[in-house]
Amino acid sequence: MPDPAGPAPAPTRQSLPRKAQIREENTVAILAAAEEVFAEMGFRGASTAAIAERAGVPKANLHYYFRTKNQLYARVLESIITEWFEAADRFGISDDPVEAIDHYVRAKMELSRTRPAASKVFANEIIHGAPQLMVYLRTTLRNWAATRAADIERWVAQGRIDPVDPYHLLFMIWAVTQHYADFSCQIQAVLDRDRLPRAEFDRAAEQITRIIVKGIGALERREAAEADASKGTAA
Amino acid sequence: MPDPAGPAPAPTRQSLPRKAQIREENTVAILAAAEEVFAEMGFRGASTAAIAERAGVPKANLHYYFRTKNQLYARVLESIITEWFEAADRFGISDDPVEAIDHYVRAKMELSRTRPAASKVFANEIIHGAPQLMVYLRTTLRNWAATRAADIERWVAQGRIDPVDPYHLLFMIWAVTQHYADFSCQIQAVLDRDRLPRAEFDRAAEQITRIIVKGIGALERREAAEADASKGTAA
DNA sequence: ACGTATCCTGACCAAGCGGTCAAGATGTCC
DNA sequence: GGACATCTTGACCGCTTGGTCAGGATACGT
Repeated sequence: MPDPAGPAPAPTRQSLPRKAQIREENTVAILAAAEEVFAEMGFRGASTAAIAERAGVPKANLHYYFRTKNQLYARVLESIITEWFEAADRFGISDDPVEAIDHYVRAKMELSRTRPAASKVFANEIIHGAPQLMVYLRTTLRNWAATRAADIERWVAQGRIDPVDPYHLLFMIWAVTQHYADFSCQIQAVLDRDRLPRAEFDRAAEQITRIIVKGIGALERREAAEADASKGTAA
Repeated sequence: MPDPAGPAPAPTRQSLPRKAQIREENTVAILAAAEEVFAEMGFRGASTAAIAERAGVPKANLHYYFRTKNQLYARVLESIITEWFEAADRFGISDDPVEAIDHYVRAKMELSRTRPAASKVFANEIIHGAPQLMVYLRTTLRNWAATRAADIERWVAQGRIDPVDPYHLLFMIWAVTQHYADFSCQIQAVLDRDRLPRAEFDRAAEQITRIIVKGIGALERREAAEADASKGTAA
């Protein structure tokens, strides 16, 4: 015991029992390392040894916390989806098409900026046929998309946006926002930058939002509605 | 010689020397198989044995034509880039923003539909940091993008489209068109289809083009220009 | 017909892989 | 302070991998 602070639980937050704290720390470290290595190397290319090394634990210890590589991978995907879904809620934050899309695009771009590895792992999984996530895609995601599509179709019916296919609009938003994480390397090469600063993401989010929002006629129709409204009050 | 047709060169096209023909056939078969397997499993996940099996040749034969797995992979990427670049020329086919974007989006969507495996291999490579393609990204692609960006900026200067960042517009087009190949599995799950018919791609291409073209103000400005022109002729 | 270049392939190998295990170290509870 | 559960780890194993190789088969020039 080289630490003179004594054998007390040494609480980090709320004095968790020591053992539980160790478990938490190691689990988190391994999951974080796994996310990075899976993103860089793909599922097959990522070796448990490489993940363990990056997490700073022996390989056998990794297999103590996560029985199999597949289980670890599933946990990584789970955490990604959880976070992704929190961002997804932003879509429903407003009933105004411009605001809803603006918020959603910004939230997704923020995720692409702050957790690019997560996005890459997800992209990898989908590209290879979603062996782990097929159920999720067919249930949770499909339901969410159906709800959103209904919102969009309501906007169309109310004449607040042009008649657009709601699903293809959603795909468009997914595609563009994911792109800035998954293809960051290509974007950097084309722009001749060795990293993408926050400002570039903000700029991208702004451009994307503007083009889409204008592209579905949300702006002109809002202005028209406002003009009508003021005419109405004026009359 | 069980074939009574005789030992003649048995020409498929233009009576290539038999040996050369064999070489060509095997090379093509292996490259096609490799593209599929790389797309499905990723670089590390694709075993040379699996590729050989799909191509219908013994593994040792594959290694006769392609010394290493890396070399085979490089050749697959090369063929993808070649085809991709042919589509890219469509962008410069017209000086009209609406036409140029329309042609390019359609060409890229057609590639996504007809060669999804190629797109997936490319996506995989980029996601993992483009270890093989970095040079290409920084030279050929960057130059192409710079040329296109100059075109777009000229359109802006001429008042034919809204002031947009040309690079982010390009990224947007790349992202959306690639998405329909790379994430086809997710799209199918959300739309509840087990495959995406040609009609769906056409529909998507149409929606994408419309939103982007309108989103950058190309339509309203063209109409305005035409109105001006007819006013001019009327006067 | 014969020599040569090319094509073909089963058998093989070293390296790296995911995963196990036994035995020791460490915290926890009474 | 001692019994027990949890954590830690080097050594190990069976299997798959990319790649080799020797030697036979086939086409081709002369």
